Amino acid sequence: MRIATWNVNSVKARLPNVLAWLDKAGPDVVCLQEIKCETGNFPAKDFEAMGYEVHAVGQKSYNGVALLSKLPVTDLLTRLPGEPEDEQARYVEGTVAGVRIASLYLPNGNPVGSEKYPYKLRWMDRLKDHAQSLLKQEIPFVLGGDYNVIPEGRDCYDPAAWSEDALFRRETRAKFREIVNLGLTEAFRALHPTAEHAYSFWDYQAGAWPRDLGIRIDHFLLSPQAADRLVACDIDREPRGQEKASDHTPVVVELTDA
DNA sequence: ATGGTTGTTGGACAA
Repeated sequence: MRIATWNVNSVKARLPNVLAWLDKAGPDVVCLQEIKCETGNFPAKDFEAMGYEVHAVGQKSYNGVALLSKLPVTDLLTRLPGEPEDEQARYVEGTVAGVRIASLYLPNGNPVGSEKYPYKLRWMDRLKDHAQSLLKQEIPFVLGGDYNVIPEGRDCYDPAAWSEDALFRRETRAKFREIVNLGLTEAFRALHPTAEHAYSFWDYQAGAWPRDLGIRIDHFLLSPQAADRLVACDIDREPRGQEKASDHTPVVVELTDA
């Protein structure tokens, strides 16, 4: 089973790019983030025509995630537990062929001095709690998405420039490690322990893409039962270089069939 | 470089 994650920065603006990539790459499951549309406005028919079942969780203007799958999805969860008053559409999770798969959009958290940063940290605590409860089930699960976390200095073109940013500051990285250290496997780094310049996001501004000034913030965290089946995890840079590109590019993880 | 770009939306805000 191949699972892709991609922050598309508006599914409507990106529709031709996304459909073309899916046609070529053909992942079985797709985790989308920043669909930037209400649930009912998600262009489900375009994806259904390609054989995907569509489960979108959106809101007006911002955020929004989706889980697409060529195999049936059961037991859908449409919000991250722990803060029922949180209205932001950032989480969808379902079971595909016995694998629990989430598409998540972790809050950006900038600017750090605002209420956005504590919200990010609370959201990470909720994700940790939820991962812990999933781990107790001893099942294969895959948490894919835009984590808005640069795990290490080598995942960033200029760590010094990012030292106080919400995506990289100490407290953020420590919280991310807390989650991983529950017993999860960060798939890309596990399979590419020495890779550098392996980025998943390049800002639209200041020629970041042509200059390769990127950061790696789109990740897959795997339970032990999923990690035992891990075959590959790769970043496909090609979509980032195309016309009308998202500022993120897709990451694909492959698991052996059960 | 107190800039630069893109998307939603129709003026800021978010990233």
